[in-house]
Amino acid sequence: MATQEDVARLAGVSFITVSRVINSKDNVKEETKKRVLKAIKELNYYPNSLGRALNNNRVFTLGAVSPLFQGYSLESDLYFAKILSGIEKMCFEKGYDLLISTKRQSSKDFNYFRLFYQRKVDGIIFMGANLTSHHIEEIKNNHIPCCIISDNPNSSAIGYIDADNKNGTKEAVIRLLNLGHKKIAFLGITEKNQNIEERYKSFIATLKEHQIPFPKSYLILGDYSEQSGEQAIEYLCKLKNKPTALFCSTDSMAYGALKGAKKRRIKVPDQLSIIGFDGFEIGKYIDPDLATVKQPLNDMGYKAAQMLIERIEQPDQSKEKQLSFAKVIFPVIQVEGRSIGTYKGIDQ
Amino acid sequence: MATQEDVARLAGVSFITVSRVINSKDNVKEETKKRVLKAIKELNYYPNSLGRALNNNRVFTLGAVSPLFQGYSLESDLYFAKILSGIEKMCFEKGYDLLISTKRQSSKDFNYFRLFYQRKVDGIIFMGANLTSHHIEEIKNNHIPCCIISDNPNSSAIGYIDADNKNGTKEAVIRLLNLGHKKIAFLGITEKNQNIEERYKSFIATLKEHQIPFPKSYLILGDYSEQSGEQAIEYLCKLKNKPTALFCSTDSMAYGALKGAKKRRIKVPDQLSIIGFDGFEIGKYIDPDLATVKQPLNDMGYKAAQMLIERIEQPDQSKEKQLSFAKVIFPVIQVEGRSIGTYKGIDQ
DNA sequence: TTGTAGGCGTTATCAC
DNA sequence: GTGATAACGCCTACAA
Repeated sequence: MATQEDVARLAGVSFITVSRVINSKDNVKEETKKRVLKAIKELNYYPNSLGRALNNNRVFTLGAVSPLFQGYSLESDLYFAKILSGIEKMCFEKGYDLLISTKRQSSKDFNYFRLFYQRKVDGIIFMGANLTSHHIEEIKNNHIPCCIISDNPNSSAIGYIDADNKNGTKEAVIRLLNLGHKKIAFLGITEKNQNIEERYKSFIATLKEHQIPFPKSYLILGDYSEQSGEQAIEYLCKLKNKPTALFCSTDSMAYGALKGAKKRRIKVPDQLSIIGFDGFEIGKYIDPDLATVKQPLNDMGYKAAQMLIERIEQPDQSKEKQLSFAKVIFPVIQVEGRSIGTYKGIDQ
Repeated sequence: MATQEDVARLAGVSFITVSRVINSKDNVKEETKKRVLKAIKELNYYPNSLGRALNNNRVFTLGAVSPLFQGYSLESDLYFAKILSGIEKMCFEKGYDLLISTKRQSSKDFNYFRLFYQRKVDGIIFMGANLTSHHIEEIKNNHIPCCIISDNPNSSAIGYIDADNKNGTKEAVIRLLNLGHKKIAFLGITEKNQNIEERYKSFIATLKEHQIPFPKSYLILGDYSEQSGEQAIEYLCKLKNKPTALFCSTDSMAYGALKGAKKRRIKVPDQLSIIGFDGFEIGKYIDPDLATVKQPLNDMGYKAAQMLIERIEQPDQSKEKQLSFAKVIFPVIQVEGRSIGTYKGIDQ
C-alpha cells in the first residue's frame, strides 16, 4: 500500500509536502499541489490512520457499547439498532467511524473503557450498560469522553440523553382518563430500572392529580417478557375489582397482554384498554394495533454522538470545560392505536 | 495515559521487557514478569493499539458494511442486526473489534474499501452492498480480505456465505403441495435480486417436478413493501382462476398479504394459504402467525467473520492461498405457522 | 534473560 | 513555499 513517501517520490517533492496537501494547509504552491494530488490518485494512496492517530492523538472513531448483540429479544434488538442508527448518522456527518462493542451479561469482567485506553476510539456512548458510580469516577479521573443514553449518571462529567418518561407517561395516562377510565392498572418490572421507576412515579402522580384511586392490587410486576404480559392478564382476571385499562411500562409486555386478552376472550379495547411504552413498529402488526408512547431513539442517538464529538473536539481541555456536558431530555410521541378506547362493560 | 516506558520505569526494566510480557513471550524471568505485571496494573496501562498496529500491520478490527442504518424498514433492520450479531460474536471470540459502516443509497461515491486502505480494519464483510465486478477486481488486485453475505460474487478471491434459497424454497413448496394445494401464486419483486431470483427458479422447478401448472397470471411482482403484499391480494381477487396459496418471496410482503386478506375478509388459511421467506420473529405477532422459511442469519454472520479472520491470519500470503476462500451455503429452517393449511373453499 | 537500534506512517516544529 | 528532524508507542531484529 502506498505511503506518503511513495507519493512524494512520484510527485518529485518531499513527503512533508504531501502531508500538507492532505491536510489542506495553505502553504503549498497551487502547481505543486496539483502534482501531488495527481500522484495520490495514481497510486490510490490513502493516509494511514494509524500513523496519523499516533501523532494527533485522535482516531476519529466513536465507540458504542450496548447489549445489542446479545439478542435478548426482538424489542431490545430494535431498541438498540434505532439508537445506533442515530449515532451512525452523526458520525457519518462529522467524519467519524463507529466501533460497536457488546456488553455481555455473562462476562463479569467486561472492560468498559478498553477501547478508549487502547486508543481505538476517542469517546464512548453507553446504552443499557449499567454504569456504576465507580465507573463514573474512572471517567472523571481519566477524562474519558462519554455519553450515556437513558440511564441518568447524575454527573456532569458524562453526557446524558434520555426520553421524557415523566411527561410521556403523564400524557398517556391522560389519554386513558379522557376515554373515561377510572380503574387503571400498572404493569411494571421487578428488576430495578430508573426509566420504569420514573414511569411508575409519573403514573401515580398523574392519577393523584386527577383524584383517581390506585389500589395496591393494580400494581403488577413483570420482567419485560411477553409472558409476563400474559400473566398480568391472568392475574387481572382473578381480581374482584377489575381495572378497565392496563398501562404497560414496556411495549414487549403490552404485546403479551394483548395476546393474553385474546386467549381469555377479553375484548380489547371494549372490555380492557391496553397501552404500551417504547413505540416499536411491531405494534402496528398486532390486531388491534397497540397504542403506545414512542421514544425518539434515532434522535437520541444522533444527539448523543453530537455531544460526544463536540466534547472530543473541544480545544480547551481545562477542568471546568470538561464538566460542561449537557443533559438533554427528548419529548416523546403519543402513538395512536386501537388497543385503547372507552369501556363498554363485560356483558356484551 | 501510561506507556510501555512508564511501566518499564516503575518496574525497573527496559521497555522491551514490558513488550515481551504483554505479548507473552517466554523469554522473561518469572519474577521480572510479576514485577512488570504489577506495574501494568498499578498504572492502568493498556497497550496502544496504534503503535502496535503500525508495526505488525494488523489492527484486529473487522469492518461490516451494510445498509443497516438507513432504516429502510423494520425487516431490513432486523435482517442486518441479526447478521451483525453473529459477526460480533465471532469477533469477540477471536479478540477482534467490529467497525460498522453504512452504505448509503444516496451517496453514489461510497468508498467500499476506505476502511481497509486507511488501515482501520483488516478485512471487510459486505451485506446488501451490491458489489460490482469492478469492485471484485479491486479486491483481487489489492488483496483486500473480504467476505460477502447473500450475494454471490462468483469469485474465489472473496468469501461467500448464503442461505440455501433453492432447497428452502423447494421444501416450502412441498409443504404447500402436501396440504393439497395445486394452484400456487408467486409474489416476487421487480428489482433485480439474485436471492429472489433463485427462489423463483426453485419455485418453478419444484412445481414442474410435481407436474403442477403455473399460469403466467400467478406471477406477481412487488417491491418488498407491505403495500405490495396488500396489492398482490387485490390483484388475486380479480383473477378468475384464483390460487389457493400464495408464496411470498419475502416476509415483509407476506405481512402485507395477510393484512390485505383480512381487509378483503379472505380467511387465512381456509381460503388462502400464505407463506413467507426470511423468518423474522415479527411473524409470530401476527394473527394467524406466519409460516415461513428462516435463514440462519446469526450463523451466517458468525461464519463469515470466521472465514475472514482465518484468511487475515493466514501466514502464507501466496497467490494460490489467497484464492482459497470458501463458499458456504447454510440450510434454512421451515417455520411452522397457522397461515398455511388445507383449502376449504370460498363459500363458508 | 535482558537491552540497544531502527523502523512502521504520520504530523509538529523549526530552519532555510 | 519547501524541507529536515524529531516524536507519537510499539515491535522486530540483533547484540550483550
